[in-house]
Amino acid sequence: MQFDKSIVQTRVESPLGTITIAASAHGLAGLWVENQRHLPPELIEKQAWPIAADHPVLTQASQQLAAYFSGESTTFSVPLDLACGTPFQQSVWLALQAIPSGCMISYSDVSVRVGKPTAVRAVGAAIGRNPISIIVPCHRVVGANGSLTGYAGGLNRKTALLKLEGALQESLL
Amino acid sequence: MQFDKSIVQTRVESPLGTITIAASAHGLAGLWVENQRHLPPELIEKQAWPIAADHPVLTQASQQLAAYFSGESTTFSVPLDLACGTPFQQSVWLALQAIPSGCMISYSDVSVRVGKPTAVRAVGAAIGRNPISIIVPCHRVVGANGSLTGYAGGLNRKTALLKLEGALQESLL
DNA sequence: GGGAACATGTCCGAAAACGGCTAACGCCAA
DNA sequence: TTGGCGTTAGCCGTTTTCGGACATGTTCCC
Repeated sequence: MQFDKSIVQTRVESPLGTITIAASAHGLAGLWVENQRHLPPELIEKQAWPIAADHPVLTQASQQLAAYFSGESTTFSVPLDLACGTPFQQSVWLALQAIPSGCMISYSDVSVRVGKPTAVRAVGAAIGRNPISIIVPCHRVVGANGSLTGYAGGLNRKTALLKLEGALQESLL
Repeated sequence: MQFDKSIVQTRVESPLGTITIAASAHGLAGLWVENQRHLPPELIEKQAWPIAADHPVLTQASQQLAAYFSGESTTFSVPLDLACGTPFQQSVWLALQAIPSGCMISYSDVSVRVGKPTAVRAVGAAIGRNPISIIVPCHRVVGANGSLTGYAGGLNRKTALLKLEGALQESLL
């Protein structure tokens, strides 16, 4: 996980808690919720990235996030920069973006889509390292038997997102 | 390692075992513990150096050693004579005296301090030939990864000294 | 003057451990 | 017989760990 040198960041509030978004010169490079796993060291140790709330990519992203959480919109059009990942990870993250809102597919389905039908476990690991939560919809991937199995931001956030998108019934636990 | 002609010596007891101290006309010239490495041939073969327990430098040194081992004092003020070493060795031994009690630094740190950042290995060799153990605190130099790596007087003595100075926790092995 | 030895540190490759999995089994109860 | 459930053993990219080889400056010995 090697990020570009020229990253800037800012924070926005959301129903899921405070969200940190980061942008490079090429687009949105990161979106992390509070206390999630696999946070980049730049966020944990020192705030190595300067704050730039008025960066065009960041303002665009925060607007689209607000629209998403309010239910006005289900898609994102902000440009993404996924260069921090390995080729394999990038192929997985790309495949995730093809999953429409309101859908759930299994980890093995994703493996098939990236052309490595047997690399199921590796796909799971790559999904776990997704640097742009929510917008790259890793929360739409569940176990083959329908169980949610895991989420870097916590399973409660995963269910919240899926309910918001209508993929899960409100009544279900 | 060429010593002055007019060396006198005596022995003192310590928690680390019997210690031999030697003085020239210019100051304390040597301090060795039992069975340590790199003992000068004058000590090993025959006692080529006369005993002079009442030599002012030797009495001063033994008093300060007693204070050091009892915890009353952490510094030494007895004059030192390091002329037996090469210019490079003397520069290293000088750098060692600048390390305060309770500290540990790495061999590469010492190389930087003597102005030869790449001569790490040579610094290690020079430290190993330190003629005045304890007072010239070669025991405060450890590997870059924190391992103790070596000590002419034996690693157990090195750990004992570091614990006495509070640089190592008692609890740690 | 040449060569070996040294109280190190760095780099690189191989090997093992680690995951947001899953299909296949064996077991047990209706 | 069927269905549910816990266990097991493969699956594979990534990360971490480990060990050996090499570079390095000074001394000492021949």
